Amino acid sequence: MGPTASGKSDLALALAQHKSIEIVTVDSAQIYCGMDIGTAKPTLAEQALVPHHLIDILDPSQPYSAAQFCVDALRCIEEIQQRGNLPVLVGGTMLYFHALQHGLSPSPASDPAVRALIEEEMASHGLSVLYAELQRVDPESASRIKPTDPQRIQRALTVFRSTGKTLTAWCDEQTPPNLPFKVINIAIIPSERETLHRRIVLRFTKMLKKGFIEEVEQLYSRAELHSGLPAMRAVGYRQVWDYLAGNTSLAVMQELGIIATRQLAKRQLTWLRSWRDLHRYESDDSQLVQHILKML
RNA sequence: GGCCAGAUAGCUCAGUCGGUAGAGCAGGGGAUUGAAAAUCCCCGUGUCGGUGGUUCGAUUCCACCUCUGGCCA
Repeated sequence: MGPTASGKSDLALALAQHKSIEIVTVDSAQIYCGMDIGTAKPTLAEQALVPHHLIDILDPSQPYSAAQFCVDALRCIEEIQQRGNLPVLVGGTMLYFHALQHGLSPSPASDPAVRALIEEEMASHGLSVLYAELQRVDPESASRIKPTDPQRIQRALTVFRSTGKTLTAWCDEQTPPNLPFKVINIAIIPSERETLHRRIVLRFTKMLKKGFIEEVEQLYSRAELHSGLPAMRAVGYRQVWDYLAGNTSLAVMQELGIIATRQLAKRQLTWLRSWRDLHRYESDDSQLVQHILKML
């Protein structure tokens, strides 16, 4: 685990030199086909070197979820172990790592029709009306969720309206997952924020040189894709999309893309700061591979 | 060279009818249960360009200076 641009993928590849591993990617953006440059997806050459899983499993028009990730990841891990290899989970989507180890409530996936209706109500009546409804039907969730958080209010209401049971009740039914394997949590955490920021600027600039804008143009030209999709809200993609739509200049887009990446890294670090049983390493630790090998 | 408009937080700017100032963005911290690269919450002392003058008191009014735009020669 680690923030964006901290060198996770390189470390995994280095590990593969010493041990027979397969990589399970834990990344909510690299699951999408056609989103390669902007997600810093491992190259085909790198993927040929070490088997990678959960990359390119979905079209950008499709939604994905932490719950689906858990199902997919557990299947991959089992298959890798059957082949006698070591599964190495690599990525920066912390909710996915968390859900895999701590579980999720058994509440069902959102019914798209119910969700669409709620979104419509948000647009026409405003958030506060829906928050008031949540306070009425599920006061516990309401006290946990901020009245200004449209995404969580919408999810909690969707669950209640489509199942007749509150999200709180669903969460009470949650049981910790019984994982049939031991998990070692390892994170790369750069102590110097400045260094990470510099790496982010370099990386985003390099992406543009590699044809990131052209990559987004391909997506932009597809009529069924729009800026509201989870895939198109990904860091970088959102900013280039805005640029292609004529809302920003090239220079402003570049700056906004870098800013969004920095903010993503900050949120990833917030998850890791309070992560339990975590082995933390500096990104430039040359002994890192040896340390990890000793733990396995 | 003359005239005009600016100079206030890292950036873009607001404001103080004279009582030492506040938004957005950036940045930092936090939350995170089927959209998570998402969504949301909290955090604002800075020679108010410089030097004088008026005043009990000047970032605010006045003068000069410096710099930056624009217009005229």
